[in-house]
Amino acid sequence: MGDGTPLEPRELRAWTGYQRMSSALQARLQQSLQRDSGLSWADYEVLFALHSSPGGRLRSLDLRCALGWEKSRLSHQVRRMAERGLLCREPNPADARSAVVCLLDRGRRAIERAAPEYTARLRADFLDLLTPAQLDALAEISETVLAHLARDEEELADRPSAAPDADGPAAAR
Amino acid sequence: MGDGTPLEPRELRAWTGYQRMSSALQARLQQSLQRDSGLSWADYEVLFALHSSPGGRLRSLDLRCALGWEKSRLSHQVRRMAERGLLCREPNPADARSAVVCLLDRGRRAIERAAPEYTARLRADFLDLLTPAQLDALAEISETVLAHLARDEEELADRPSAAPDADGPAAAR
DNA sequence: GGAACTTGGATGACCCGTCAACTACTCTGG
DNA sequence: CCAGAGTAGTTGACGGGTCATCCAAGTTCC
Repeated sequence: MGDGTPLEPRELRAWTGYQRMSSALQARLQQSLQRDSGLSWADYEVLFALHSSPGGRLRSLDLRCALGWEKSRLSHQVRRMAERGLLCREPNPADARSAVVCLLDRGRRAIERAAPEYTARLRADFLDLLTPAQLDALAEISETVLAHLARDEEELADRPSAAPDADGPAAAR
Repeated sequence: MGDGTPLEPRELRAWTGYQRMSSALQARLQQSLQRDSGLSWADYEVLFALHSSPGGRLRSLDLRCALGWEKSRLSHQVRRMAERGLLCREPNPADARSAVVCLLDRGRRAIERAAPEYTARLRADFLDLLTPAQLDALAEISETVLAHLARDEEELADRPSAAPDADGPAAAR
């Protein structure tokens, strides 16, 4: 699984660089979104997903898949956004367990106003700085890592049980 | 500053890929760190920085620079970690405003136990999946973006004032 | 020396996200 | 039909992070 010796120069450069870029970029985008539109990144993603869906309606489950979020995260987020009048929850006649989230006017206006600015910022602070080759390289890296993580998660889920403790926390070393 | 039209396929692929990788990787690393060592990523970074410093002591300010954190963030984090007995704050005789953060035994043990496992995970879930060329490409991308963000921030700080509202939140579109 | 400014840090309020229950509905096999 | 298993979502507690504000100690300049 990779050894635990300290990182080599090449690894270190890539990792610290990536890490710093990642947090700086995230902070920057979140700030401008909040400042310019009064939306958090989480708000934006939810609104964007809803807005891209016909009728601005989406089952909670589909929304969760689209965003790749945990269910409690979505639940909290939707509650907060509903309190602000950006969207609302409706029961789903087809399956009483699930619910449908739907965009309200206020939410639609918010996303339609925020999207161009956000996209422009994303380009200015990130996409436009990179060559097409770099964009492709980044996409490939991401896909490689995501494929690995997904495969890994699958294995973790398949494992009947027991395993979680096999080489657990305070194990000998 | 980059326009606000929707993302092109190449941009979209790079951006969504990057974004998903970024959050998935972060989640994964944080989870295993928490599970295996009872440390959050923030804990880890603080302890690691302190541990890399001679005597396990660092002025708050230096620690903040090393981590690239906001001052209130470090303040909260240090308080929480002090409550858990991982480190402690001491006054700095040279400048009564500032403080020195120093690693306690409990903290030293924690980081020494966590580091190899964390590094191994980082390799297994990220570094080892990429070719040397990809590592270099990622480093270059990161450095490009970071340089841009840093330059940008500088400009923002230099601007006498006024600007923050120039093309403000609810501006016409 | 003292007013004005700067700097290092602490604090409280508030949002975000995770985890661990818990509820309520649906499905499946006897 | 009913017991159990699985699924969708909610909730509360808690750690994490940001922002605005405050405070105390230094610095500058007259």
